Amino acid sequence: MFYVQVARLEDPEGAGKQSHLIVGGASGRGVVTSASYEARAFGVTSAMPTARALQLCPLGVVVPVPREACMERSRAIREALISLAPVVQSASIDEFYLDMSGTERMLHDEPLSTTATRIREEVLDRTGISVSIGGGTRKLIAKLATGLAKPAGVRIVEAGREEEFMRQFQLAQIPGVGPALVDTLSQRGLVTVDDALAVDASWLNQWLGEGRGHWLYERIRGHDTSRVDGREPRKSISSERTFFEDMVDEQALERELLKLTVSVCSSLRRGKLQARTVTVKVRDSDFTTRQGSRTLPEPIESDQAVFGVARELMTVLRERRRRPTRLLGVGLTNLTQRGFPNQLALFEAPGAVEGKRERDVARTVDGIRERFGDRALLPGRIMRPPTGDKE
DNA sequence: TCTGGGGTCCTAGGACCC
DNA sequence: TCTGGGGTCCTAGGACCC
Repeated sequence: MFYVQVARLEDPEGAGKQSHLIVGGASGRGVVTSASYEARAFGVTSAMPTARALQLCPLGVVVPVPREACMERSRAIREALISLAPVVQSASIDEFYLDMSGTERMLHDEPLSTTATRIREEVLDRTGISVSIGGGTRKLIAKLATGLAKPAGVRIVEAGREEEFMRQFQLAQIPGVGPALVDTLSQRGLVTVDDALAVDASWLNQWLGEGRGHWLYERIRGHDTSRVDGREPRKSISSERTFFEDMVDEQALERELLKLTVSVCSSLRRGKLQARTVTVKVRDSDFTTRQGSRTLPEPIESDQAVFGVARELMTVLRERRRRPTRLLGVGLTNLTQRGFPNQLALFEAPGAVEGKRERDVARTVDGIRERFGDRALLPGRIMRPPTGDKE
């Protein structure tokens, strides 16, 4: 309900007054991001094409995702939580894990459900967002408990009751068990956690492979060794766009690629990061999705260097299979903190894709955008490679 | 009803190194 | 002569999450 709540808060007179509210892509190819409980009653679910949602729920009103506002509120929630719990991990824009270990004395052994209710009220008070809270001895348990706490409630699972708690779920409800695994399992006649609890570990290993078999064996018993970790660094940055209509024109595709590059590079530099791997993703008109990537010997950060690599990758992808393009994306991985060890490049390597000049240009542009707005300075045409003609 | 955009993690094959 | 065993890194694809 997070997106629905934010959409209503942002536009009290519009979205705020709609009971059957659907937040998502309104134009042609959009899907549902989230829907109000009233709309869900008609069978509307997230990731469903908006057109289908409106068919199921003719009273539905679709509004676009208020992206910026959602990130803003998410930050506000996080800040509120940080002041209420010792360790806070953001799991997504609208999910957080709190490790309350060690707070018993400070809270005078207050029951966890009382603490959770207090946190819920505090977050609502400070951010305007109503959250649900689940608690348990493991992240897995807390997450599943949260599902039962909704809407707008609290649910705590006592220590020692984990396996018993797990037995009420279908396998498909376990986080990490998606459509593919559900399919495999149901072919063996396993649908509920109870079904799977009756199966030997060796059978699960044989059916699912050593890794997944063991993983599922542990999960259905409520075991989960992952810790609540407050400071996980970002591992990738990406931007992609599905076009209103499939694209065939190479020039137009290059312009889109440049836009995506500019967007991805600006968040890269905002985070004071550099990247060594550039990935280009293409989705053809028949929904076939392909990608190409290249890892460079040195990390880069400038639009120019990233675009140079991305353009070559896109050319190869387009040559391999020439279909109208539905979606184009640019991703950066292998991220490192700017000016970290790799500075041993005392002299620029002869074939380097990025030099001091490209970095300086990029950072200067960042400065201008910071003072005069993101749209103050935009690329006017396709850039030539650094070694190209005088342009 | 033709299927978004932002991520994370895993696997498997091949190159390469000692 | 036709063949090792350990490891890392890269690439492509896919499952999964919200």
